[in-house]
Amino acid sequence: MTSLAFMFGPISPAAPGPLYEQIVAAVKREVAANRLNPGDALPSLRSLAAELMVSLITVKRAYEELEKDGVIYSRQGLGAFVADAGGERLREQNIEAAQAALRAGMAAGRAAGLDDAGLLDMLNHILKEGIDG
Amino acid sequence: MTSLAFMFGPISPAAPGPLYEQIVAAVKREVAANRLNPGDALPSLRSLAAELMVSLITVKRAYEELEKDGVIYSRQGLGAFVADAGGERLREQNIEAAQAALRAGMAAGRAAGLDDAGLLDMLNHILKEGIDG
Amino acid sequence: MTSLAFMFGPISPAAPGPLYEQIVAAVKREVAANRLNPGDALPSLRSLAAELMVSLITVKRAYEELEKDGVIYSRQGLGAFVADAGGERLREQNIEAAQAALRAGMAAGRAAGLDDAGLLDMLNHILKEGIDG
Amino acid sequence: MTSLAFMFGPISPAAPGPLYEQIVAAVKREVAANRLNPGDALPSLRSLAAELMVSLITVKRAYEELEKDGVIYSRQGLGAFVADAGGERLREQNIEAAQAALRAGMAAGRAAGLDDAGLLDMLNHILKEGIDG
DNA sequence: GTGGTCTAGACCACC
DNA sequence: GTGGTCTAGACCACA
Repeated sequence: MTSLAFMFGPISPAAPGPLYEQIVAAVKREVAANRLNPGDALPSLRSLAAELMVSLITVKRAYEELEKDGVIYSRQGLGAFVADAGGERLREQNIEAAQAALRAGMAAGRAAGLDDAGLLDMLNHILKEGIDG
Repeated sequence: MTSLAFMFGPISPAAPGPLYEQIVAAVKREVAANRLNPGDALPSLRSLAAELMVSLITVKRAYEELEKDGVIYSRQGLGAFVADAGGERLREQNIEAAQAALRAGMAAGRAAGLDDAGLLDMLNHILKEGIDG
Repeated sequence: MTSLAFMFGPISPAAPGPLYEQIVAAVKREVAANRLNPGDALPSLRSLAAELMVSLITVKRAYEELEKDGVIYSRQGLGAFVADAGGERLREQNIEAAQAALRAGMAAGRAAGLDDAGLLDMLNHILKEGIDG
Repeated sequence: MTSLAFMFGPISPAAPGPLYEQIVAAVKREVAANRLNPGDALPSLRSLAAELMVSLITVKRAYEELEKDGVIYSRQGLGAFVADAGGERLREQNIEAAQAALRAGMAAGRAAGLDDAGLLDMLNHILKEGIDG
């Protein structure tokens, strides 16, 4: 397998959140987008650490969190690989995250005096303009 | 002025987020709900610290953040008061928070493979069942 | 609160399993035995590391795993505490572990040619003699 | 001798435990089931490594562990064979493993607050539903 | 003072 | 070569 580091985008200590969370998010993004599939090997701890110019331990911590989330698995002497149910797990987690965020948005909107119609309007508005709009 | 601390609900280290943020959120909630109105005095630093059983510096930091957000203002020797435009400021902030949360929910939902219709379904579902449903 | 380290028993690199797992097991044992109750403070990372003569990071890793398992929670600036549902979580985990171990025992027993009666005999035998018998 | 590798089932890095332990377990399983009998020849190191798509050294380590356990013996230039007392050794080991697992299950069950009756109930429940139930 | 994050470097087990 | 564990030490945010 050739280098996968190009997928990981910019990892920066200036970005919000711990470095290892940025790596976790990058891997999850790739798995969710099916650019990393079950059985695919991830970059080795040492190679990814070198490419991202972060400590080996920072990458290891990211891989540990990914393994805890059931997205990847690690084998001594072999490397780290995308778990068979990795995509499934991610999808469930994302659904839950989406619901939690929508609930939070509703709570904030109601605190601002919006009713249900106003909230739907807001969501429709965002949908039309795109997430970045 | 009688004690306002009863409004602040449970401030607990077990809750997510720093203690001072919990206090900030509690004050904002009271202002948004018009239970605290422009000109109303907030509890003194020391009395609130005592009632919530947190350190004085923690309450001070919360009041500083509230003042920075334009929700309250402090006068040396007099205490802290709800700002005239406190409700307005809050409303704007809540709208922004709602938009940000909805965008985050959409991003997570899309990562899970949901389309726009699916997202609207999810929001409608949540609206019908209530925020806690 | 006085020192809790006396509860943790011997932590030794010679013992089987990682040091941090020994700490995890010790805390879980204390919680399961109700010698540590919801809300109780655990020893600080630094103090426990000093008392057990292990690295701060080793203790931190143990506390991270305990937090992941829902047994404790940590708050910056305050310390680590037994979670409200800590005992519940542990009980569920122990039930699952017990079932898994019994299944494994049955599988091994059957591979040795034992039938169901033989397995029950074996368990009764062990129960009478005690776990250490 | 025809290939025996078909007996070894899936050897996968995704499975729990080192690869060589999976091979050891597979051979022990075949011997315990009398599908491999005393004097039977095992596949050569190289042929088994090729069929399982693992390294030769991994198979070698598995055979070494099996020889250490008295289940097989190796003769230079001839290959590896099931030991005369292989089945007996295995039976003893399985009995010990079963006892150890049952003790572990009891310990976990007691930590969860179960008494002896509860443990017997659990075992009976598992026996009725089958190991996979 | 507390925990949260990151670093550099070591030794071990597995392949 | 790989990941798994442990160490010593730094800096930051929170109380």
